[in-house]
Amino acid sequence: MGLQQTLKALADPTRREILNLLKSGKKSAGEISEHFPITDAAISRHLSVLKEADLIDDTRDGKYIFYELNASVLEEIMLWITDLKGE
Amino acid sequence: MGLQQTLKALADPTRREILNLLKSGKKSAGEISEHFPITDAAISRHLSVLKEADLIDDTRDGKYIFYELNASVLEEIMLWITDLKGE
DNA sequence: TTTATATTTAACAGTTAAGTTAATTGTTAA
DNA sequence: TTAACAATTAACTTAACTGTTAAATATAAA
Repeated sequence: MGLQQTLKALADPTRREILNLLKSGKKSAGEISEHFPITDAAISRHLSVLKEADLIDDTRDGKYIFYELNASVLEEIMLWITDLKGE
Repeated sequence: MGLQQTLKALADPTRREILNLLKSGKKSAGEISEHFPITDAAISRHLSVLKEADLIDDTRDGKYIFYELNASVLEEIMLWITDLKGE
């Protein structure tokens, strides 16, 4: 889905905040969840949207699942904007 | 509202396409509408969302209202992405 | 093998968003 | 001043989104 999916994922403040948190490195779903006033289930859904959009990667380590930022797809947005501005 | 409003406005493919159309210069609501398979009313609503987000400006000239791209607010997204990527 | 912990998935409620048709506003021209 | 045109706003419908609670899955520890 590309650009569409990326922008939709970014159009939610909680999801952007999750990405910001992950700037400082891998974190488990629980650690991420602690930073927000909503349920683990809601965060889990946000994480799955971000993963679908390829903005994060996940790895299970024992009973924890760690999430990691993948900023590479943001390049597409940069290009779209640059093009719009007429480089 | 800033970034939130901008990203929300961009998270719709019709609105992005409108911005693309406006790359080639001012266009009236009717001219814009011709490019899409939805009603004038729907386009009008999209235009108002884009205007609220400050992504376009409008000027009335007689019975026509012309819309013009304002790409300046996109800078904020660029900065957010750059920051996310670290530096 | 049972129990506890971490996380996700399912089912549901409330809210927001995008589209439609119909009515309204603003402007020009007859 | 009335008719026609351009565009927006209103009322409504349907679909999608975000959150909740409860149930399910996966792993670790007792």
